[in-house]
Amino acid sequence: MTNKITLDNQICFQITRAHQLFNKFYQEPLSKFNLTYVQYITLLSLWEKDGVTVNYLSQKLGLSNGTLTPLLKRLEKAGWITRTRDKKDERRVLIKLTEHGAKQEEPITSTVQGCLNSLDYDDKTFNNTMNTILDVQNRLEKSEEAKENS
Amino acid sequence: MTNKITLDNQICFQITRAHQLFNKFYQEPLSKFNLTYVQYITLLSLWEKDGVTVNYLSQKLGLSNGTLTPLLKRLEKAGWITRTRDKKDERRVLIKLTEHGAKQEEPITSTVQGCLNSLDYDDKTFNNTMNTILDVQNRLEKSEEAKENS
DNA sequence: ATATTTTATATTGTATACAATTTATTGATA
DNA sequence: TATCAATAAATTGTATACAATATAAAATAT
Repeated sequence: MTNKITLDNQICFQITRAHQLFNKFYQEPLSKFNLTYVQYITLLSLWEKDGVTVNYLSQKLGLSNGTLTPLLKRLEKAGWITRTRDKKDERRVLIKLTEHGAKQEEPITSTVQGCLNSLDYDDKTFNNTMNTILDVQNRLEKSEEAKENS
Repeated sequence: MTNKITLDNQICFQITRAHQLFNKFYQEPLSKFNLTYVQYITLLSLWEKDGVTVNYLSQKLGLSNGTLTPLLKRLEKAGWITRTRDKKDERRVLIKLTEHGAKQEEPITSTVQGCLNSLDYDDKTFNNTMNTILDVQNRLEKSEEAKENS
């Protein structure tokens, strides 16, 4: 890989582009529920495991608490979640789905599933794609670790 | 692909994560030059083709002019580029590298290249990865077109 | 030649996104 | 138990990111 660096031959650039296109892709189905892509991702995590701390979500979603705190406040204001201080440890804020937030899992995920079907992935291609992206992540993480140990 | 939607089995989520890791990955080498990842991507484009309009960059980088205008102003302020109204068409703003901006291509790209080498891609894996990501983009674009024609 | 439409960029408002700092609480230790 | 260290969120400041709107210039139509 000693060729000249150009925009189009950079994996980072193509990943960024795919990221942008996914954002756009989710916009239409999620607009019906007044959700942004990141808000949807946050709800996905809560539908898997509810009553968690901001720190937990931060780890799970790979977002800083500086990003999450205002995002969660917006989700609270819109009635998806509640934010309550943990009585047992007043430093923590527990994020819980409201009844409405929990109930919306089915309609939202089935709407999204409908859109995902239009991407027309067969199982093998889907798995290959996932593995390729996870491999990119692994290389980046390994490189980061190597940096820290030097 | 009729399995339940969870965070980790979503291509979008893994793409987002790879995008975040790339941002982090570029942070250290680019900090020496006081550049962010997006500013670097913008310079990459200008090193390929200089003296372009905001619109051209918007298309090339897949960013809206609402993102680019302030970004370009910051690059101008930091001495990387100049922004001048096109005399032949006063609606246009031409973006040109300064002498300093042009000169920095070599040191910056070679620093970045050094970091990219640490990702340890052989040609075949690199090409497979690129093709997989481009395939994701294609599926998203095709799905978007299908939406518009319905 | 004037009105209309199109084009190019800038601005506004809202939402991420994160580093660095601050505040508050809890845990550890001397 | 008083002090210090560690932890959890919130806040601040800066930088993307885009939709919608505004502004101004150029192209087109009447």
